[in-house]
Amino acid sequence: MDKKAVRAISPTREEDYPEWYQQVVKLSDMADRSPVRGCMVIKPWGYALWENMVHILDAMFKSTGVKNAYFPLFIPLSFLEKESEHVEGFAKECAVVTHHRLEKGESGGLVPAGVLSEPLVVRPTSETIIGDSFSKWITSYRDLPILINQWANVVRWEMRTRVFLRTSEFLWQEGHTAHASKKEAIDRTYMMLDLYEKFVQDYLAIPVIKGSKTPSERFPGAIDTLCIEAMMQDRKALQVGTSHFLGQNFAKASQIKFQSEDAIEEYAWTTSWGVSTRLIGGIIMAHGDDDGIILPPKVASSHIVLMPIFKKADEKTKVMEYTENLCKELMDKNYFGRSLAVEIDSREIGGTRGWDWIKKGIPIRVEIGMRDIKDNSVFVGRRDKDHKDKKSIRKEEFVSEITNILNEIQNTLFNNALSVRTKNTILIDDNKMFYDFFTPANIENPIIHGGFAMSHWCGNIECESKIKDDLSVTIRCIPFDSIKEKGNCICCGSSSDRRVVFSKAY
RNA sequence: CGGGAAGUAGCGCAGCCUGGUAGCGCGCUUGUUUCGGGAGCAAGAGGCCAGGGGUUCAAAUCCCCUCUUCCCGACCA
Repeated sequence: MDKKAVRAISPTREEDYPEWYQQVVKLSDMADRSPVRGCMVIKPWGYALWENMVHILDAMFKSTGVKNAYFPLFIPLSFLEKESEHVEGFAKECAVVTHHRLEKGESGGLVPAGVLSEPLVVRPTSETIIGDSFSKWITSYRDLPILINQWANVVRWEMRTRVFLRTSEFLWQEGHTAHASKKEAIDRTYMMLDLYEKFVQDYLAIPVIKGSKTPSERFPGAIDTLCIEAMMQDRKALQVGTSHFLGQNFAKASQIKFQSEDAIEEYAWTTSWGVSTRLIGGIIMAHGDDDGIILPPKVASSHIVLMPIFKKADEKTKVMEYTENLCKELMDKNYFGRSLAVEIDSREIGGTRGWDWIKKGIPIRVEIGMRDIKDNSVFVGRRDKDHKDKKSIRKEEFVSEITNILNEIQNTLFNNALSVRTKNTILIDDNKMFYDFFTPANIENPIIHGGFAMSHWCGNIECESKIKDDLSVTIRCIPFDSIKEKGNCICCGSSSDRRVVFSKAY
């Protein structure tokens, strides 16, 4: 590596964003590629981040009355066939288990032997198998609502994969609820979207736009799909959460019926909603800089690394003691529902140590040497500032201020992400301007361009697909707080009364 | 699945055109000197060159096939 390089990641975001992303994942020590196509190994540093998100979300779900449960990985093929739109949407990306036994083959290797009477689909999502359970659990309106969530892995055999953003197997949560009334189900759909918005903005420090999908972007089988969309630093959109109102479609497919107060047999109204490990990709692309990832403090794998500096053995004893005491003091502090997570890195490897932690995105780095002990202070670097911008702070002050410092970093990340989005969101009413906005100056080597175009859309699928065909730009959502005004469709010019978000997307 | 690029040590690469059985930088290990710090010196560990087949006395190198990864599309959380 070039010793004179000031930045830890090569290439920079500006030079080659996709390659920058790959390097950040690798150098942050969050994940490895797996021997299996399209899959990933989530390493402890990445998994800790996911666990923190899981704990927070789990508590948020439960506070709305949701209970956790677990449903099988394998879904009978016949279940998937029950909802016609659902099959169509997922059929192409299903992994299918057809055999249940391996035997020595003629050429020596193991070959599948026992053919299953009915092939099993590895869940791409669990509406159908959970629906089957719901149909057994629910007989009366008194059984409703039923509010279930499961933390699970799912498999979608994607054409093209990208670590965290689109892997063949990923971790997620899927919430599934059944209600006696349409209104209650719709309310739940919006409630969970609001919950996701709060989580992503308040904890991941990523600003989002809430809205509903156009019919062509809907979850297969849903009546309405709501989403939150975030802008990454390459100005592309990332859907970071979805909530679906499924109407009675899945209830009819799975026979989820109940007797109402009026003793009438009715189909239940269901919803489903989820977020996934894709959020980690979102954190990387929303907050990362040319030195690697920056972890939002509220969900960071760890908050602080203490790096003792010593020359001689007697110094080492003193410095280590001071370090360990500081560590205990810090770990006694509470930060958003958990103790501060503190790492002590006493490897004697010079400055490399500091850069390792910068690349891992830890919010706070603390250097502790004899000089600091003498002054009863610590030498503090923040991940949201330049790597050389380090300050000596009195130890007591550091300990008492630490949660404030973390909050400052959290706020900085949100504000920076918000200003990227604000800067690259524009109202466009002219067709040529729209096409120019989404066309890179050099097609051979497209640099970062585009953003969110807030433009009018007449509502016709023809216009939506023409823009998609021409520019690979899609309607990310119809925002709830869409500017209500008369205008003309950016594509065909017919009248429209609201703007939608157009963008390239992951 | 289409169109491009590429697979050689943990990472980044050279060697391939003109076949002779593997090298560099970083990292890693040990020693030593440094010391507010992406260190200096010395010694060392680590690769059936993605896999399979072929041509040849001899293949990382030439030919064929397969797989994988990355980028751009179609599909998606």
